[in-house]
Amino acid sequence: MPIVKTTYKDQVVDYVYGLLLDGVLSPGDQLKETLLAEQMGISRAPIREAMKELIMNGLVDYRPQVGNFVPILSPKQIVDSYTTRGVLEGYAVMESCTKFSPEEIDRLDHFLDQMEIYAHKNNHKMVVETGGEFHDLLISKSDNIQLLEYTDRLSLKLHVLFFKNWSKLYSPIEIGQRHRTILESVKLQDRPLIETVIRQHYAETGAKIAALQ
Amino acid sequence: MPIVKTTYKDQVVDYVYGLLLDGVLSPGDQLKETLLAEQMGISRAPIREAMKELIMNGLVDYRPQVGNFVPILSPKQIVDSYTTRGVLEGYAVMESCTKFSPEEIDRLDHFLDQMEIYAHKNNHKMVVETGGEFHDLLISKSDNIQLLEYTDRLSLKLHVLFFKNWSKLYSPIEIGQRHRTILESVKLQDRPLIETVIRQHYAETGAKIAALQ
DNA sequence: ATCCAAACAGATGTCGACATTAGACATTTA
DNA sequence: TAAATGTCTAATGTCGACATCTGTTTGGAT
Repeated sequence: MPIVKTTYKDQVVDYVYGLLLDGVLSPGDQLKETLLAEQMGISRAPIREAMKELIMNGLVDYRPQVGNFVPILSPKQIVDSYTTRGVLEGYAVMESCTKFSPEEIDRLDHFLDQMEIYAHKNNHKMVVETGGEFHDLLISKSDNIQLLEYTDRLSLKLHVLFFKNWSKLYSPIEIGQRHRTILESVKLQDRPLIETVIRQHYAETGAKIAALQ
Repeated sequence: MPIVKTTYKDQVVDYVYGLLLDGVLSPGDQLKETLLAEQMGISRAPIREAMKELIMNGLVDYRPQVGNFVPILSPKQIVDSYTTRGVLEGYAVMESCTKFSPEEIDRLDHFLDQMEIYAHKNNHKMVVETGGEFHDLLISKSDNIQLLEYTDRLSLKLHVLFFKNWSKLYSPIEIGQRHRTILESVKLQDRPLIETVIRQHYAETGAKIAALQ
């Protein structure tokens, strides 16, 4: 029995996440309240609540009096989103780079080992997941709640909207090297370098994903 | 006759803005849907829509099954919010510092002149407003929509929640000098300096406001 | 054939009522 | 007395119906 009680709104949010990740919904598609309500056997009220949450996370575009849509992001907007993520993460890690314990540094190394293994096995899903854990641990030492709120939102947005593209992004060797460059700068506690390499990582990743669109 | 049609939801948002700016609502207060609906002579549905928008802008905290509250920000959270604003604005201006025309530089100078005049007259409202115009023009050259979305949200949040405090922040001379330091770095197009001074400005402002709470 | 306007369909916006739940208060019990 | 339990109230969660608006289609006039 779950400790947290799940409201209809939360179920709708999860349901729409699934539709997005599974590719059932494509950019530009409208999320019709009536249709979703029918599909889930509930009324439109919790659907509307859920839409607002999805809008907040950038996963849905809202056009007044018209409806809710899966965002269509231009290549420029994709680059911008990744760039912004890089600015936020770069600052967060720079500010907290002295707080990692040796064990945590080991874990970060281990994530990259795993990532490379999964990459060689062409297990894209696990590559993305392990990469996510790497970045999560990396920023976890920041105590700036406000900043973390924005990185979380952006992560979710980029993850959900571009999950499919990650499979074609990097070679197994490249994806390892890229992240090891970041980790090295953290080990050195070289604050300017940390910010530089993290920004560069996201700028280049954004550019690559934008090129795939 | 207004060009943009105003829906009840927007009226509610404006109404709550007013309550916050006028100090009718204080941190920790609950925004009761039923009460607001009665006051405005409408039903709860548009109230709920408005709450979601206010939550999105950080002006309302939502506790499931309990209600919506005016946020209580700890001194640390205030500092964090201003810090994050500085990180975002610093990057935005650094990236776009070459795009200002001579006329726009003049306008920026003019805003600071005005700001100092208002400060000497103890016209806090106009000091804040002019300062807002200065920062708005400063970041307006950035074309990173995603980043601007976050700076806008944070501006609004900080403006609405701490408007009152600005009157006790800086002396007329100091507020001018602080902003001129920023403008000078922009005139020099010294990218690292721009990011440094903007971050520092927000860090110090955040610390001061936090100390007032 | 083209343009414009009126009607239509389907979506969101709003309403009032009922269901459910969290928190405060009163009550019981050791 | 104090902790645990029961009750009550007021708030949010949800519902189904109706109002209004948007985009489209259709049909007539040029």
